[in-house]
Amino acid sequence: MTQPNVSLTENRILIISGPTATGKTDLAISLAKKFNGVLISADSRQIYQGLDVGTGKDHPKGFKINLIDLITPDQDFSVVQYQKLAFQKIIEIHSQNKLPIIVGGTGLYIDSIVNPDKSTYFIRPNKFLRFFFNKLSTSTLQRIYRLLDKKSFDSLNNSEQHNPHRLIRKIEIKLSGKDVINHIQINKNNFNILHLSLTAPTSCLYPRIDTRVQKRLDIGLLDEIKNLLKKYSWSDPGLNTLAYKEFRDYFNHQKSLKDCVDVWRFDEHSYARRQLTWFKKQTNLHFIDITKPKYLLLALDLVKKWYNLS
RNA sequence: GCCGAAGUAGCCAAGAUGGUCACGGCACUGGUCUGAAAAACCUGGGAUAUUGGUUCGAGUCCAAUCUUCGGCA
Repeated sequence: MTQPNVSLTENRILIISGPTATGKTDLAISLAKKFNGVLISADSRQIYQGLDVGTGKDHPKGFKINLIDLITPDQDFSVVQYQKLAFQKIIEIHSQNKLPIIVGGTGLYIDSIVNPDKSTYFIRPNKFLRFFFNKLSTSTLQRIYRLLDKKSFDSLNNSEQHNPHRLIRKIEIKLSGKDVINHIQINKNNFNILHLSLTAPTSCLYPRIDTRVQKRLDIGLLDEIKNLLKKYSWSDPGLNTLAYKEFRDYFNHQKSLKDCVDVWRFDEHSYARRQLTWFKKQTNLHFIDITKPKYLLLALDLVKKWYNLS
């Protein structure tokens, strides 16, 4: 990875994370205006062109957000590509003496910025292997991985042992024949990161999600899906996205619209829950509870303090 | 008002002839995950409408009450 060529005082990165429907973008924009910031999205779905209503690209006009609309819905994307593009942008923004503000809810993508040195990220996905292994049952995958590396298999927790995606990835790494241990690079602390993470109890998030769901229906989500289906199919990676995948049964006349909307709402709820779980486990971040009356001021103060302005 | 049907967790729902205090799904809870992450997984708690009866034993049979639905008036 290219190292940033900026002085130590100028290598700041502001991160604004948090579960869906907490108002991350609004906060990011208002901080960008105050601190000469440029936004970089950390959103694994807004990278897709054409997924606008469902992924909430209703950003204020005239405010550029980087790393959205990168690819079409039939293309693959992953965290390593994100990491590469994000660091390129960060360096570019630093070179203009501006503050990169990473904003988004995809915890893994943010993690690739905060903890960039992942020992397996250099092992590329094996499309051929994935194509065939995706047809195998979980128990077959377990058997294969146990055969290849019994010790590692036994050390996996219950959740991982039943997770076909993870098993396939482990097998992929194993079969690559590369030695993972020797590829750890020390690359930390090149940046001065302030990570603010918006949070709220689910009892607050669920109603916010529900009204937003309704709003997205009102402003034409179904038309958007109808248009996408002219060009893309349900098996394309981009359509495996909340707000889209739930309507497959509706468009195939298997389910009523109301049932699909309910499933979508509940999927959004559990997505928010997973995000909360993820961010809870992260270190070196400041949680900001958006149900507290002056949370915006709190965020502002933290940034000022970071700049020694307070 | 009469006749019929039904009442199992927040919702849907299984339970042959009574016999491990009850299958699931959704919701909800907590967690996992180093190139799919808005992905893919793991985990947990909660129920037989009420009261009485028959029986060694009742979600399952009987009665009353309450509630809901349908029909007749």
